[in-house]
Amino acid sequence: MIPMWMSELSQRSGLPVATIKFYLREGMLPPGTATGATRAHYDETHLRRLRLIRALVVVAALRLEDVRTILAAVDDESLTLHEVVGAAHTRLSATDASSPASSEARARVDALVRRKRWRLATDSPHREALAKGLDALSSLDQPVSDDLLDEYAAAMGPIARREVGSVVGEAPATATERAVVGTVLLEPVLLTIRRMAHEHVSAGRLGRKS
Amino acid sequence: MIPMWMSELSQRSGLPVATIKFYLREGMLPPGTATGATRAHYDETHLRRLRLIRALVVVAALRLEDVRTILAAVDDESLTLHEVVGAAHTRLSATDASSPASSEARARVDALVRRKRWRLATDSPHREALAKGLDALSSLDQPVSDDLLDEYAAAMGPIARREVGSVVGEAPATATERAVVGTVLLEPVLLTIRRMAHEHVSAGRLGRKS
DNA sequence: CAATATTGGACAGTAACGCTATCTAATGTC
DNA sequence: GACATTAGATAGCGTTACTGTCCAATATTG
Repeated sequence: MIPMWMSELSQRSGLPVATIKFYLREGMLPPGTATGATRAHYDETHLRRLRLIRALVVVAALRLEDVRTILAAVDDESLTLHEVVGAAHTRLSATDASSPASSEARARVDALVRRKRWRLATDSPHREALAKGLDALSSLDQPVSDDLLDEYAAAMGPIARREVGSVVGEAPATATERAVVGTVLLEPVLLTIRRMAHEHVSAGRLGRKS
Repeated sequence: MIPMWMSELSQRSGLPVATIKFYLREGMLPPGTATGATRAHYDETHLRRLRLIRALVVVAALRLEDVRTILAAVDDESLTLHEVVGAAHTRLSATDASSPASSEARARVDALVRRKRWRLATDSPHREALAKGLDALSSLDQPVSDDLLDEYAAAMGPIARREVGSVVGEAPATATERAVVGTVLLEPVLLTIRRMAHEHVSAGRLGRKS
């Protein structure tokens, strides 16, 4: 590990010193090793952490509070990989509790989970998040059919299996970060590919005036 | 169409009068028909529009500027369905131009598009968005394989075909809104299902300490 | 060894976003 | 005629994510 000073950390990360200091204050970036009252040096792990923060903020569009929670889970060595990923997911799927989903929507979600024989925590935030999504579509007179839900689920099953599989057997130290990064940062990748597919299909079928 | 006053619109939409006035000012909600200098009435279309705005803001987590752009596209009758959906997508995939993606990543995206024989605009914002996503993963030492990209693409193809197909043949008046709503609001639904699948697979394989 | 530059640490300030509140004058309503 | 409601204009507020300034303590350079 070649140590570097604050200025170099700033240059290599492309972030202003003021911003790095801000992340330090917020506890998102661990402090460097002090070499005097007004000096400290940093290493590659700091650079890596900064890149992770920026990726979560810029690419995954997460709020800093969520980034903080996710980093805390990644840093907590007492958690299993499943728990760390769960913590990240919980943040992503967190919804406003003051306007709960309809019981109909929740029943449909539960039915989906049963059909797929998914082992989901009873209080998994995804249930409520999905139910709210269904409600929103319904309130706009565009209910989502169980059929479409099944198609989504069928498409995501193999993908999830592959993604999780690629993490199993990693060295524990990097596995958690790898799992979280993979889970969170692949979301925008998947969505963009869906948009591309939409553009392609739509160009073929909706190009004419309608 | 049964007309209603502002107070009723507020009650039925669940939004404060001040907020509705704000959307009116911003041009996101068309004005009601004036029945005097200090009176106007609204109808179901206003209620529907408010629900659409809230769904885009709350469920799809869009910024108001993006919602404005999308609504303007929906309201513009001179656009084809493909163009309206394209406008929505452009907003969703908009990235910061000041830090462009690497040429390597862009080359890989172009290669993917060629492999899938997708008809994408040369300047489609999705190309840059996807390339940036790949760069972010790479900079964290977790490059995305072409293999995974292909799997994503293979999974999204049929889904896009089905989704676009369900809009073809709709009455033009509602088709654009339907297309946009379907495109944008199904994204969180799809992501949540992916998270559920992850939780399921992960519970089975990562439950132990690692 | 003196002049200059850099750093850590504390704290105040700012820009964008999305509302929210207040005020006024003109109506409706009872 | 008293009271409530509304359109329209404008000002203010709370949150988020930084950004800038200041200071004293070192380093560095000539």
